[in-house]
Amino acid sequence: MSDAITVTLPDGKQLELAAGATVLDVAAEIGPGLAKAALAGKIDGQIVDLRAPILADAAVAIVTTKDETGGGGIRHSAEHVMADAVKRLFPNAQVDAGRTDHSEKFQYDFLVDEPFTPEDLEKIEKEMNKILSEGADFTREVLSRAEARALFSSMGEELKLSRLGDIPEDAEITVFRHGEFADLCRGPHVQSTKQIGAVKLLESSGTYFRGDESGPKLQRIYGTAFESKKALKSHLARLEEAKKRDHRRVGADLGLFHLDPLAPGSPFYLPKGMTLYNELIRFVQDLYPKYGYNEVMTPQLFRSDLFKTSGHYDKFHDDMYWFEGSDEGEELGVKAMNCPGHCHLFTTGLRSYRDLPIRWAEFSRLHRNERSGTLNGITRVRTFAQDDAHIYCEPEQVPEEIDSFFQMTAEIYDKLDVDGVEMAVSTRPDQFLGDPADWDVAEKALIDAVERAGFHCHIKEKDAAFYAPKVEADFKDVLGRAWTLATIQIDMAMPGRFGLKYVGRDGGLHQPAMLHRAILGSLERFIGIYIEHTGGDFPFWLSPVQVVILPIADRHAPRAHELKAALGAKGVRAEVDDRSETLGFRIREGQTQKIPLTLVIGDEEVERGTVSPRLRKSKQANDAMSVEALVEALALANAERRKAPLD
RNA sequence: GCCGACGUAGCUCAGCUGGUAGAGCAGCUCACUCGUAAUGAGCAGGUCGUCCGUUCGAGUCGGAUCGUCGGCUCCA
Repeated sequence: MSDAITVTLPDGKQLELAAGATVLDVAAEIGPGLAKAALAGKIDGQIVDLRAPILADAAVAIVTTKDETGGGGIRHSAEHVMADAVKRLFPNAQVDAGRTDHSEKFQYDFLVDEPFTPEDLEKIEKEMNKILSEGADFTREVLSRAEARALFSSMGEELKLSRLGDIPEDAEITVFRHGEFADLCRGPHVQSTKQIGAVKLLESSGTYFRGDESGPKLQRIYGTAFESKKALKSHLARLEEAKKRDHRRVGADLGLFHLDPLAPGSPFYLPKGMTLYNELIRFVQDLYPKYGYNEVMTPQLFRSDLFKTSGHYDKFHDDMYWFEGSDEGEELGVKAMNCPGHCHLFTTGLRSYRDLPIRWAEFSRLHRNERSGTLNGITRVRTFAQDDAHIYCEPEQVPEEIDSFFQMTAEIYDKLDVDGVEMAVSTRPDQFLGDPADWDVAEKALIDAVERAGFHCHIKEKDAAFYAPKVEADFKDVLGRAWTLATIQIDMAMPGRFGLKYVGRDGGLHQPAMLHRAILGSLERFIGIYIEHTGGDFPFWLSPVQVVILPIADRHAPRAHELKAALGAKGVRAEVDDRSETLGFRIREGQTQKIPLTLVIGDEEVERGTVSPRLRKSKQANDAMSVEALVEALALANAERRKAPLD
C-alpha cells in the first residue's frame, strides 16, 4: 500500500491524502460546512460509510441531504435508534436485523414475547425522539470475528450471533455504536443522531427469522425518517396522494369493478371496467396480424394427464383447482396457464419448418388457487387473463423473435403512455438445466435484444427459472413498488416433455425452440397498475365513457340524445346526463369521473347545430365546432387510438 | 398458508367505562330549468361481517369463523 492516495472529486478536483484517510477527512479538507452536513460517502459510485477508510486512488463524493441517496443513511441510522429504543423499553427483546429498501421505509425485526401493539409503537417512537435529542455520535469499529462473537454473546443476542455466522469468512466485520447501543452493521451511518431530523413509525407486522416459516416468529416494525420534520411531512403527504390513486378506490369510484367476499380474489367487472378490459384486448388483437400471431382457444378443463406431461401436476399442484370428472377416476384440472394446451395442440399435427414460427395467442381466463394472504385488489387475484402467446420456431429464429417481441412491446407501451419501464434480464441460477455455454449465448442474445429495442436494461443475477433465461419489464408504481408487466422466456424443458418435433429442411425431425411471452401480463394486474399510473385518467381511446353530454334545460334534452346517437353510431362512447341538477354540479361530476370530453348543449348549440367541447385536461370550453366535425374527429381519435380527443 | 391490524347504511366515518344506532356524501321524491367543478327541501336506507358464549341486557366483553388491509412467502 502506498503512503499517499489521490481522490478525485465530482468537479474533477484532486486531493492528496494519506492512505487510510476516510471520506469524512475528504469532506473536512473541502470545508467544515460540508464535513458537518456529510451523511455518507461514495467511493467509485458505491455508497460507503463516512468513517470507512479509502484504500486506493478513487473517485470520491460526499453525500448530503441534497443527494437522493442521502435519505438512505438517515433511515439506516434510524433503524439503529429504533432498535435501541425497543431494547430500552423491552429489555428481553432480541434484535435481529434492520433493512432500508429503496423506498422511504426502514424496518427492524425483533424476537419478543408479545406482538407490538399500536400503543407500543407510539411509546417506541417517543423513546426514539428522546434518543435523538440526546444527540449521540455514531462510531464505527472493525472487530475480529472472535471479538464480535464475544460482544454479542455478552449482550445475549442469539439472533445476532447467528447472523454473524452468515458473514463470509473473508469479509470485514464492522460494528456501529451510538450511546449504549451497538449493532453488527455494514453502514453507512450518519455522524450523529442529530442528523436524523424526524422519525415516524408506520406499522408493525409478523415475519420469520430468515423468512423461514418453520423458524422463530419475529415482529417487524416499519418506520420512516428524514433530515427534517418538513421533509417527513411532505413525504407523508405524498403517501396520502398515492392512496387517492389506489386502484381499489378508483375502481369503485369510477364504477369499474367490484370485489366481493363471495368470490375472494375474483373481480366482478362492471360495464365500464369491461369496456376497459375489452378495449385493451382489442388493441393487442389489432396488432396480432402485424406481428404474425394467430389466436387460438383451448379448453378450460383438462384431464390431469396434460399437467403430468407438462410437469405442472407436481410442481404447481397446490396452486391449481382439481376435481373429479363424471367418469370413474377421471381427474380434471382447471387450467392455470395456457402453455400445456398449446404444446399439446402442437403435437396434434405434423409440423414442417415451413409452418414455423407458429405464434399462438390466447386470452382465456386462468384460475390459480393463490394463498389467501397474497390476494390484493385486482393486482393479485385467483382468476385472470393474460395477453399470452407461445412461439414455436427453429432455434436460429429465436433472436429475431425476441426483437419482434420488443418492437411490439415498445409499440404497445407507447400508445398506453407507459414510461419508466426497466427491462431486467435474469441470468442462470446456481442450479440450471443445460450447457453453460448455451446459457451465455441466450443471456447475451436477450441483453442485446433489450438494448436494440431502446430499453434501459439491468441484470438480475441468478434470478431465472432453472429451465429458461428470461426478460421482464419492471414497472414502478406511485409507491415505488416494482411490478412485472411484459416477460419473455426461452423454454428449455417443455418442448422435450411434450416431444415436440417438426420436419426440417433435411427431412429429419427436430425439436423446436419455444418462447413464452406476454406484454401486458395479467390483464387484471395491468388494469390495476394502470389505474394507479393514470389515476383513472385514461387515454381517450380507452376511456369507458368518452363523452358526457349535458343539456342545460329540459328543452335541450332531445338534441343531447340525438348527439349521443350520432356519436354512438360512429363507435364513440357517449352518455347524456339530463338529471335535474345544476349545470355546475353535472360538469363537476363529469370531471371527477375523468370523462375526457364534456359537451354542454343549450339554446346556442341547438340553433346553430354546434357543440362547444370542454376538454377535461384544459378545464375550459373550446371554440364551437359543428356536430359533424366533432363526430368525425372523435371517430378518428378512436381509430388511431389517440390520447386526446381533439388536437 | 403465517404474523399483525381492522370489519357500523352503497361510500367515508362517529358511537365514552355494556342499557337494542348517528352524520356527511351517494340514492329516491318534489321544487328550481340553470352557460362550464357541489341549488334547496323532504323521504328512505343498518338483524352493527357471521356463528357461539358471558350477562337481566352486547355494536360495545370473550372465543371461533369469513373477509379486507399491511407485511412474510409466492407470483402474472
